[in-house]
Amino acid sequence: MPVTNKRRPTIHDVARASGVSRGTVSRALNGDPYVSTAALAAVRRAVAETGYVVNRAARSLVTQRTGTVVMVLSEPQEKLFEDPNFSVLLRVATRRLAQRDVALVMMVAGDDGDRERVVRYLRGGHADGVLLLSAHSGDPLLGELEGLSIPAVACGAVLGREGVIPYAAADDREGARQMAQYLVDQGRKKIATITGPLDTPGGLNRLEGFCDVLGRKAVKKLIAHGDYSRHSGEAAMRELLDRVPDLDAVFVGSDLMAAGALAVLRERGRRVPEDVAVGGFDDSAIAGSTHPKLTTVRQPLEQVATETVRLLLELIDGADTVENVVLATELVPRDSA
Amino acid sequence: MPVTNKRRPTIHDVARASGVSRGTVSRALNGDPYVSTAALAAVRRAVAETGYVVNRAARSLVTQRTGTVVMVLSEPQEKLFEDPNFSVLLRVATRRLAQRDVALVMMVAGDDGDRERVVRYLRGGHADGVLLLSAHSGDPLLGELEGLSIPAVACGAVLGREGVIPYAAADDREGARQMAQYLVDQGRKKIATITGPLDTPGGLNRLEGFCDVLGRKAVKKLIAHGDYSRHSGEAAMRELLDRVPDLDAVFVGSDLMAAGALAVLRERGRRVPEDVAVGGFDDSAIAGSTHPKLTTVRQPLEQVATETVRLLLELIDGADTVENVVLATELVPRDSA
DNA sequence: TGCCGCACTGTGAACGTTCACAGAGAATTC
DNA sequence: GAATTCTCTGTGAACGTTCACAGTGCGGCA
Repeated sequence: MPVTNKRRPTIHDVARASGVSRGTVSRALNGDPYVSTAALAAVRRAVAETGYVVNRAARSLVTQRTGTVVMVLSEPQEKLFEDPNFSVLLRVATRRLAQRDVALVMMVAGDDGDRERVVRYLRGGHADGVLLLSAHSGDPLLGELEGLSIPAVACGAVLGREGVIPYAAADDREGARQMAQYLVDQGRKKIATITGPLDTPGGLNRLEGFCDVLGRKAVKKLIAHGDYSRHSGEAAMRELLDRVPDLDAVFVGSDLMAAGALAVLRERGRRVPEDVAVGGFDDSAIAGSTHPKLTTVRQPLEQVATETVRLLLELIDGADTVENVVLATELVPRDSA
Repeated sequence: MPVTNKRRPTIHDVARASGVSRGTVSRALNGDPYVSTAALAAVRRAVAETGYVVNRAARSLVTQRTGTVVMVLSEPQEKLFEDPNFSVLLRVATRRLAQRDVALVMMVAGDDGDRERVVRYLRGGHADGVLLLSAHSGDPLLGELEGLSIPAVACGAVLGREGVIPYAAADDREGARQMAQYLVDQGRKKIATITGPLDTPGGLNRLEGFCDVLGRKAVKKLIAHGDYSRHSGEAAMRELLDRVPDLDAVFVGSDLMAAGALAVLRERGRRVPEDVAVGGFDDSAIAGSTHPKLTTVRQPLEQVATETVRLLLELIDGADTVENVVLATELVPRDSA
């Protein structure tokens, strides 16, 4: 094909080249059944010949559909982008949407300015749906979203809005139970936990699961809080060691925090797993690269992402409601417990 | 709740509400100087009042601009998404583009089907520019891109096309020199290296820098190759230890591979840094969480991303050519060397 | 035979912008 | 005082689609 730098071919050009009308070309391109085989073939040939590609702007002007979905990151972005889970989500979502020829645009909603931009973008009708990542219950974006009546789905439950915003998520609570039980079964007596932020479903539900097994009262003194960052894992571990020097196991709410905890344990001369068993959560890449390798709970993140996208596409396709999806976790024994 | 099916306000509504014409509203909105202060105020008020947001589809239909940039990942996606550098790039690019109200669309070009989708998207004129991530010289996408004559900029040089596709990148070669010199200065005598893939600028240039300091001939036997993955770092380290048991330092082309190398060294009973010094490259998050902490070379990734975006925006704004940007690296001493 | 429905096609009118143009006053120049 | 510029404004015509509508033959059926 000649590399002519001319005007992009339009549907008119295809119509002319194939000897049919605009309308027929449009129908042929959009799979309308009322197109003769002859016309269809002619259009196909003309499209190949001219290198025609539909102009989405023109199309969405009349259809009111954009073929675009926004992924909104409503976390202070540094934290989120550092999260190894995030890249899995992004990767899977990109692929799944691409299969349906839907473009994924990324937006960050860290501060008010960002948020305003997101809302403006959505209000402008530039996207058919929203994929929410790690939204907090208090996030003002959620309210604004509802006012827009645009399909929205969350990856991981949005605490306090479970019935409002559909989601797909791993079964955090059951996963935490698995780990707690595993530690108990190994004969650990003083099992502490480091939680994620309690305004996130992971933070809250993993603590709940932990308490389910060990009893809420029994663990009262054995809880420390982190924010999923490595640093916070270190701080929480120090705090626990100071408070409960004779603990013999700790369930940490994320692998990254667990990596921090491991470092502190080593620094304080505790052997892992001999003196203290450590359990993580996520089974992210880092779990295989700590020393010792981290026993953790695997979240089926790829599935979570796949299901999240599926839910969103269903809503966009006109479904009135969709069922939330909760996926099973799996304990992955390695060396730290 | 009443399903108010309210039409989105258009520029006509704003015109009516402010008592001026479409044209004046458009001018006011786009910063045309020929608008009276009275008209400007009226338009502003009407916009606020109606909640008007410009319809990008309609605008781009006439302007031929989309306000969208595509980030193309031309790596088998698993590998790329695992790369901690990637999230930095993504984060910074998102923010910088958002500041200019440009949307960022993510696309993966792993296989032929993906690539065809990307080209179709671009040929359809759905984006004003392309941000290339980790493109290889042999990538067929590059050729197709040139035929499209759409502004494109790479993050990191594209080997073999340095003069064709503008880029911003860290000074890999000088960074490698810094590390090599650092190891020499510490009295290391047998310094090996594990490279990244030699069809990437990082792989090639870091090896070049290493050779600059130690002499190409002298290190001939001391080179092993990896592919930036942790696993390949382990394999390369094993190979080196088998081949050169008395090596006393190794410069590894990425932190992730260095983490793998550290694990193998421990497994083989070598103490780090006493027996073997280990130097990494990237200063990614993992560098602080290995044991011992990794001495590495910091790439100013945020700046690289910022500059890449700047170059692209300049091209989009009509610049005919732009200068490549090469940014200085910095050695970060920690515990492994 | 006449009528109706079926399969397919072409045409005009949106969709919501921007842009080029023309025109109206006011200000400036000669 | 007329001519000229300068500022500001409104209007019609694109941009490239899809959609609704109005055909046109053609075959089947009463």
